[in-house]
Amino acid sequence: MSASHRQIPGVNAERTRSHNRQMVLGSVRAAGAIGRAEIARASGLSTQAVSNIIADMLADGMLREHGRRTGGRGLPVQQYAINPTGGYGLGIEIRPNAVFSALIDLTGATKHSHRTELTNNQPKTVLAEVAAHKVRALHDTGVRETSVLGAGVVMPGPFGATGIQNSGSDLPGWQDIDPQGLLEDALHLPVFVENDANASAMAERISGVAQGLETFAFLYFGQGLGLGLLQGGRLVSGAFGNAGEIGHIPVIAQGVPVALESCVSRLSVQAHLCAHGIDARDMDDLSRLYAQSAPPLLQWLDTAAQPFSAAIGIIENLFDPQVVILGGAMPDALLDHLINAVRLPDRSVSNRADRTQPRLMRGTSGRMTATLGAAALVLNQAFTPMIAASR
Amino acid sequence: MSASHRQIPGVNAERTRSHNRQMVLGSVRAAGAIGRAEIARASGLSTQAVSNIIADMLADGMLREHGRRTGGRGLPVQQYAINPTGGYGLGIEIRPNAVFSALIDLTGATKHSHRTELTNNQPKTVLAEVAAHKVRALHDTGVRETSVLGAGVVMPGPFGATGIQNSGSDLPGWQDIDPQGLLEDALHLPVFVENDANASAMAERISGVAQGLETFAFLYFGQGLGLGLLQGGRLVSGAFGNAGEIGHIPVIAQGVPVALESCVSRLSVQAHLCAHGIDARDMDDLSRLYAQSAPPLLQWLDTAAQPFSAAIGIIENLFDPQVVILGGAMPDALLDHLINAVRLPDRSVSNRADRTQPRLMRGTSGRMTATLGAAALVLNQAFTPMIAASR
DNA sequence: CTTGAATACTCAAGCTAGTTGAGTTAAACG
DNA sequence: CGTTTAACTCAACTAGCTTGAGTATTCAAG
Repeated sequence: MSASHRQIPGVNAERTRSHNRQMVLGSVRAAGAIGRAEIARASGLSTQAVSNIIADMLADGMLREHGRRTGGRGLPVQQYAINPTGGYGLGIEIRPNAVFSALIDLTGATKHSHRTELTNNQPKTVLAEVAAHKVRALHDTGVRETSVLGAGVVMPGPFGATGIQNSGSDLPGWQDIDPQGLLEDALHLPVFVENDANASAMAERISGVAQGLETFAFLYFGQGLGLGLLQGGRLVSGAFGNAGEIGHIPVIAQGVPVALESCVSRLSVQAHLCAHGIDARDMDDLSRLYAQSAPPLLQWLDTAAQPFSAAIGIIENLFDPQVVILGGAMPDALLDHLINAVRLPDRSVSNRADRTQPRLMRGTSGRMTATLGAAALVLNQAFTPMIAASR
Repeated sequence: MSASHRQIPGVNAERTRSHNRQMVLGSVRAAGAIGRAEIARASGLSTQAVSNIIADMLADGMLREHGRRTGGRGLPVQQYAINPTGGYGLGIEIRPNAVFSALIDLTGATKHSHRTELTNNQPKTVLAEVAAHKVRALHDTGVRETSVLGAGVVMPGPFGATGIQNSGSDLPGWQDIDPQGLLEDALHLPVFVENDANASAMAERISGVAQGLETFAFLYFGQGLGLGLLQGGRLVSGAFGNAGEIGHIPVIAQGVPVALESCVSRLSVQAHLCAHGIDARDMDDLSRLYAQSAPPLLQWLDTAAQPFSAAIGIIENLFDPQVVILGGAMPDALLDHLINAVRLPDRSVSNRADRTQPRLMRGTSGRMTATLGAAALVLNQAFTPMIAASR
């Protein structure tokens, strides 16, 4: 589980090609449609190398021709674009009482999604259910098994033994086992396990509002509050995979220090409404209450704004992201309200004069964000080489 | 300046070799003395490849033979170790009124250090002074110019236009220029520019208490308070290089929300002492006062402990580091006092049952930590390939 | 309309660096 | 003292990038 004692791998010709393929695919994706010469210029590779790689990728269907672009001098550029059916990412979200799945194509479009209830969450039951989701997704869409590049799996964290046990979200019976290995056996696919916040961040990068961004933070409203961090297109997940547990940091609410997620989270709004005799079970209830301008809800938004602003300030000053994105299990209208209501701190490295984007944005992946994000983990892998640019 | 819009480079055979050299050097460094077969096993490369690389590195002096290790069966291992004189890193720290420099060898040992005052800090004056430091370091040590692998430079941040202008630490006249380019021209070396906290973190990794750690946080007491973050041996520096500005986050001190660095920093302790009629100008004054158990100083330590604990909790929950290290311009005795006095938060992902290391440690690079860290940036570059291990 | 410049791309040869498999050396075991 | 084990070397092979010459297609100028 520890990310810290991993040995750095050596590189041979095969890995070189794999890296360059990822780089080419990432360039094509970023550009929409692009020619070989331009990729070569941007990457420092020779045109010939890019040409060979593109020939390969046409052969295995990941790219397709996209017409010639004329207008300048010289030979018109033969452009290439991502072939949507060239590969798929399977996303699985395991919750204590349900399993969700989504299948997305290479462009990030959702081709299938499904949900089943769990009667118990013993590993054996869950693994069987997960495998059934895969079979169903392939069957319903007609996608061949070999086209699936891998599976992303979102599970309740935190992973390993930490000081935040019994937060209610962990899966019993999953503490002392290796989820990745078991899932790979069950799915016969490469598996990437992440928490909901990290996966959701990836969903925004692959098919949401963060397309083209490499370094940003995603604030995830789940039961509590989580933070997904991307730097240079890669997740920052800490030494043991538990980075981003922002819900537990102390903030001041009405002069009293409390945990952030006790005043900014879905549980907190539900508790507040409950105290006012309102039973809001799900997102639809919340949406309805907001549409009705229910006073207790507006009051909650009011009290949440201040600690929320403090949290944004902390994120900005610690990570210096391009933008902070909000999403998760909270109705869009409420998130928009929060974004508009919040007064962002002036003392922040993100309070730059030359900004072109807002500091705060709402994610566009909706309530399926974590499941889509799980699938997006797979695509990100295909698009983003492991080599960072040198400083 | 923006780290975010950099194009990922392609890889060719030459870059492959460069990566593998870094990997080999890193393995040797981590092990102290090691044979080829072991490196090959750990990296997945063939023995032959490792053999060729080691032959190269013996030829250019970065490695040296380190006797055979017998004991097992089979041919005794021919071991190799880092050759201290095989390369050097130059560290430069630019402050508003002074320039510091240090030259460290491949094992991280300091071979030379020097300090000069600045009469003004216009770029021209500073660049000339910096160049003079290099000449002097080479002259005094007899190190050849070609053995210097690069220069790390620490400058007051934050970089670019942010909401934290006029913090008093920025260099006037350096806002709209490209420091890295100018420094490379002045030094004729590859230059790595970082802030003090990031560089100090690197000092601990290369020659301090964080050797062997890949993912940790370094809390730096400068004028204010900064945070250096390493994940997988690489700095996390955000989209614009300003990550880690932890001094500006709000905490509660005596029931009132204030900026963290207004109660935990050197300026804060000096202000507190000043209010009690004590003039503490430098670290020696503070050390003396602490040795005398001066009540105002103990009182400051007392009030600082609580916000300090909150800060540690935030760092741990957001980054999940292996450890948090304390250092910078604060006497060791005071840091040790803080470490012993602080009650670390229970609600933290770092509060693990299976810990073998303490959650909080003091750095061992002393007051030169940022300058040494600047030099360490160069060595880290030589030891740490850019490819992350795959998840 | 012709010619030349610009640009994208292909072909074929060459180079770098990693892999593979057979062979050599030296220590430890029985 | 032979056998086993492990590290290492040699030489042939292979993957994949680069280089340089050549081709195709468009635009612009005369």
